Amino acid sequence: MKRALPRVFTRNSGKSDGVLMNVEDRRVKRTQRLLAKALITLTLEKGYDVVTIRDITERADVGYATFFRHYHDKDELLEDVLDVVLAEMLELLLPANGADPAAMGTLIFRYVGEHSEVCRVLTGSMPLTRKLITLGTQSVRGDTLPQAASIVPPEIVAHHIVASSVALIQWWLEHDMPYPPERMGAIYAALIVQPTGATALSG
Amino acid sequence: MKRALPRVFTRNSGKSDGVLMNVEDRRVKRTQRLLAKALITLTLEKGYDVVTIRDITERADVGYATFFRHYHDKDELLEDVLDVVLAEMLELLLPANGADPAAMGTLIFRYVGEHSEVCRVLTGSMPLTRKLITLGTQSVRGDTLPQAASIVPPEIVAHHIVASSVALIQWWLEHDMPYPPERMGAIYAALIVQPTGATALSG
Amino acid sequence: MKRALPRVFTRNSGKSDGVLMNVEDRRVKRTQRLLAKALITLTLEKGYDVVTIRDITERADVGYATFFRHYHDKDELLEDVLDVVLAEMLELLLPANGADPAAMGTLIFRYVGEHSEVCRVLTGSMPLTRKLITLGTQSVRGDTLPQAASIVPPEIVAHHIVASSVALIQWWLEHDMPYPPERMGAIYAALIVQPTGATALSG
Amino acid sequence: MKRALPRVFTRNSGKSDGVLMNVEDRRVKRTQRLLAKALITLTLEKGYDVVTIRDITERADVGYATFFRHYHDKDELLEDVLDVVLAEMLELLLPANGADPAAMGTLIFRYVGEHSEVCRVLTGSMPLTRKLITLGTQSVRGDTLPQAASIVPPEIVAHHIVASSVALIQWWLEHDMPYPPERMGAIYAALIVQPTGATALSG
DNA sequence: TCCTAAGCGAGACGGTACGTCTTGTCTTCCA
DNA sequence: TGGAAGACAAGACGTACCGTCTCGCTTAGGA
Repeated sequence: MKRALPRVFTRNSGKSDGVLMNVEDRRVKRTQRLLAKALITLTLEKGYDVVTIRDITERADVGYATFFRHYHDKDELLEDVLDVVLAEMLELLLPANGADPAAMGTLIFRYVGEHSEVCRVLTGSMPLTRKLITLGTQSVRGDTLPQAASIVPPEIVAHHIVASSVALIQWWLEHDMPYPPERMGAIYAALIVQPTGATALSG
Repeated sequence: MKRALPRVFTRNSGKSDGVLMNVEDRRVKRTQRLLAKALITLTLEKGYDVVTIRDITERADVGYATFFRHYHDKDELLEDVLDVVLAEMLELLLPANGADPAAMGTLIFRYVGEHSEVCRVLTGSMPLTRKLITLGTQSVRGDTLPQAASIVPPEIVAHHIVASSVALIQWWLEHDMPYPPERMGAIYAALIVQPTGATALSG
Repeated sequence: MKRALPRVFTRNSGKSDGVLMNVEDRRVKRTQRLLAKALITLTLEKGYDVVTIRDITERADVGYATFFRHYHDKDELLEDVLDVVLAEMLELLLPANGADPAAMGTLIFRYVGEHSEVCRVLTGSMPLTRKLITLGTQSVRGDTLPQAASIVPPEIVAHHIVASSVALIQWWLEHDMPYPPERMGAIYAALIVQPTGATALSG
Repeated sequence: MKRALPRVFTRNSGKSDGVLMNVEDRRVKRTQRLLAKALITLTLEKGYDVVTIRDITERADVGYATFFRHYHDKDELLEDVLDVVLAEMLELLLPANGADPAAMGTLIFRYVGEHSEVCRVLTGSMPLTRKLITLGTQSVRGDTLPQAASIVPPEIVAHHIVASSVALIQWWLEHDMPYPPERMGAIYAALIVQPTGATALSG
């Protein structure tokens, strides 16, 4: 971290969003939500790369300099969004862990479909997709993979599952979600999970 | 296309590179090669995004404005590089078409390993990866896919094969090629091709 | 005047500084003195223009917003300092009015020498020098100037005397006061006062 | 000088303005003239301090960044103007050197009157007035001053002459030039030059 | 032989985004 | 109740890069 002084802490005080926040924390949260929303909207309108920070702040009705109090740059803001999405997704998947792969896949695609705009943006950025895959791979590791002596090393299996899933999601979004989440869940199970013999998340 | 004036044609006169080129064509080729080389080198040094056109032209020992006589922007230059790589790869794979998937995979990974730096750059750009997958998917379509009534639509299978292969290549490059091409070819066959039952290129 | 809200009066209630001030008046005075001192110090360190209001308040150990309760901007604070200096100087000169010009000059330069830092700052600002000359000129007007029919209009004489004196002071300060006040007083008399035939202040 | 690279040389190649300039030099000159003109105009309209660099470039119909290819900041541009004015003035005064002080003064005030707007701006800036006086003082030094043993050191005489002249010019401009240049020349001679016994420029 | 045309180097320029800085307002918290 | 803390809007600053343009040089065919 090279930033020096007047920077609002993104992860403020570890307080949960609910009750124990003072006014300034709430103001900060509000500003960040406005910025995130503006970024998503604008990215869908014009494409991530051509969105200016000035665009974002104007759309969010926030001072230009204020942006830099919260984030170094556009990418950091987008990463913030990714973190939220990932947290939500994990929360969604954990209860169903170990269940039928097709059911898990359905959950995933249902969530993606409900947040298709945000996901479209997130899977359109290379560094974010990288991060997404890295984080995802860590959740698939461990004893959940078949120990059966295979030519394929386990870490490659893990990576393959996650990367293929992301690619499948990208295909689905790019083709305007031509199949319902249930069908995609089945495809996901048949095409990705089942051939590897994987069964559960490790997280 | 909005470009107006004196722009050297990237695809110059359809002439093959060999003999029938006049001097100016050769000069043009030379400049473009210098630019491409500079772009690759610099990208490996600093990362694609932070490489400026001025960087490229200085490294290539070429006038700044000259760049724009050949390409609109950095991306177009990079695309040029991708086209060359793809052409070479296809040339390499076509003779072996229909053979053992593991053998095909070995060829692919051997080529990638021999051009690892360029490939690292190419697979690091989102729009290029997109283009790569799109082009690749077209080569896998057609009657080569199993008609067996499956839950998985053929176009998804095609997309899955290509996208997963690219992801596998990315993993291999990012982890500094820990396995030899032959092993990767086997993995490719076992993890990607065999589960889908695909057998050949369509091109 | 566009200022709207709760602003402490700089000239507070017309009360003399001595006894009849309540506590808050004294607090206000104290804050203003701290601010003035900080401004002078910082100006000598870095130059007037680059001194920030935040600099001043931090040095004065006073809240940032507090500054604006007392002054619109830096210039107004500086003007406040000038007013004090001018009042002191006039107090010093009036008793000696009509006396030998060289003696008057000596008094002036002695005062300047004793407050050289403040004077250095004051004579380094164009608007303040302007104000200084304007105020000074008014004190030299009136019947004190020779009515002898001259090519030089009286108002020019008055302006000349004051402006030249200020310039002489600036020279003295910039050259680190190489001559004692007595010598400067004599120079002042010989170079500025005597040629004009002026004799006294009018105030 | 801390500026690094892409800065057009203000004093370009020592070439006189006339014939030996190539096209680029002429473009540069033109741009600089436009900027100078815009600065003067805007300063007279709104005051030097509140004039923005963007104001200047917009008025001059010049790209914003272009300003910085020529000057570090506003002050440097203004200094450029001062240099031109001083050069012109010296050219004007040198032929008449040694003549009647009143005639010299008339020349000065005639020039100032003809360029009153520029001079108004130049004499309104403290650092420029400083520079003006410093440069002027160097021209008055040397054997032109009376060696007669005086209480007043020669360097003070020189400084006094120049500073007083500048102050006189300021007075004249601020009061909208109420007397013709001839009268001001006479005043200048009577009030400033004659009392010191100075006779000529040294340059 | 000269000439003509294209590729090219050089670099001024308009435009625009960036990230930083300062100012002045406001709101909340605390003594 | 008044001052400290600090988030904020507004907007200038100086830098960096882009893409366009003009100019003048070179170099090879072709007349």
